[in-house]
Amino acid sequence: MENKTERFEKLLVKNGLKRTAPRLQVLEILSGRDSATSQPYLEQVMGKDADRVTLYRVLQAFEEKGIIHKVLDQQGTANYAICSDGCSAHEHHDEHVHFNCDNCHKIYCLDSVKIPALKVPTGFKVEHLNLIATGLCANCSDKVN
Amino acid sequence: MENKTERFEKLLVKNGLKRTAPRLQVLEILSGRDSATSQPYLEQVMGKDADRVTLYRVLQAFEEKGIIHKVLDQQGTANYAICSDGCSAHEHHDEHVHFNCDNCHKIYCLDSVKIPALKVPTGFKVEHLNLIATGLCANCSDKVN
DNA sequence: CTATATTTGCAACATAATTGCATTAACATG
DNA sequence: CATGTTAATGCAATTATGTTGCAAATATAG
Ligand SMILES: [Mn+2]
Ligand SMILES: [Mn+2]
Ligand SMILES: [Zn+2]
Ligand SMILES: [Zn+2]
Repeated sequence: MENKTERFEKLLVKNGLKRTAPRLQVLEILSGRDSATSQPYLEQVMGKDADRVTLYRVLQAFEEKGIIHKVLDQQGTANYAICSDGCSAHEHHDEHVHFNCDNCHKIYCLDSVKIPALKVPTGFKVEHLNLIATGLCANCSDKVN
Repeated sequence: MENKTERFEKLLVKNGLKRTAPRLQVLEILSGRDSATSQPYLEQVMGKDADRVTLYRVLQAFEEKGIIHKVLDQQGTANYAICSDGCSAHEHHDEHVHFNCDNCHKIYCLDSVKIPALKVPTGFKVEHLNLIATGLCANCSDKVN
C-alpha cells in the first residue's frame, strides 16, 4: 500500500504545485480529521512551522485546484475539508450537506446526503446550493442521552 | 395610512427598546431595500451619524428581539434583513432560502421558498436548516439575455 | 421636572485576511 | 550533480470586522 505522504506528493505534482513542507503539513492535518478544520485551528497546530500568510496562501491554492473546499460555519469562520473525488481546478462538486454541531462545533461533510432540487421564483437561475444544517452530531446526541 | 416612522417607533416600544436616532435610521435603511443589507454598507451609509460600535449594538439588539435576521454571504460578510411576521425574541422563523446573486451580489430572502426536509445519517439531530442558493437573480439574468 | 436605567461614543483591543517585497528553496535543464 | 529560473515562503505593514470597558449623554417613567 502506497503511503500517505507519497499520495500527497503526487496530488501536489498533479496540480502543478511544488512539494513543500507547509503544503504537506496542511494535507497531513486535514486528512487526519473526521470533520472540517477551521483556519484558527490550523494556524494554532502549525504554530511556527509556517507563517500565517503562508497558511492562507496554501489554503487558497488548494481551494483553487479543487483539493480542498471551504465551508463557513455559523459564525462566519472559514473551515476546510479535503474534497472527495471529482473536484478539479475548474469545478468543485461538493454539493453535499454540511452539518454544524451546536455542541462540539464540528462541521461534518455529509457526502451521502444530496441537496434536493429547489423551485425558485421566475427569473432566478440557481447555479449552486449550499445547505448548512445545525443541531447535534451523532457523538454529541449520544452523550446527551 | 400610518406613516413609516410611527410604525418603527411602535416596533421599538413593543420590544422594550428606546426610540433613538441610530435605531430608527437602521430600520429606515433596511426597510427601503429589496434585499438584505451588508454591515459594511450600513456602516458606510450611516457615516458619522452613529459610531461603528453603536451600529453593531443596534444590529445585535434587533436580532435578539426578532426584528431582523442575519445572513452570511459566501464571503462570510454579515447581511441583515427585516424579519417577516412571526419572529420574536424567543424564536426566529426565517427558514426560507437565501439567494445570493453572483453578479450584483444582492442577497434575496425567498420567503416563498421553503427548505425541504432532509434525511441525515443515524444519530444526527437537525435543529435548523440554512440554505443559500447562488446564481443569477431575476434582474441580472434579464440583463444578461 | 427629575431620577434612573438605557444607550451612545470613544479608546483600546482582538482576530481574520490581504499586499508588497526581499529572501529562500524546489526542481527542470543541461 | 551543479545551477538558473520560477515558485513559494517569511516578514512587516495594512485593512477590515467585531468586541469590551467605561464615562457621558439621553430617553422616558413617574
Ligand atoms: Mn464538505
Ligand atoms: Mn431572510
Ligand atoms: Zn457534536
Ligand atoms: Zn443580481
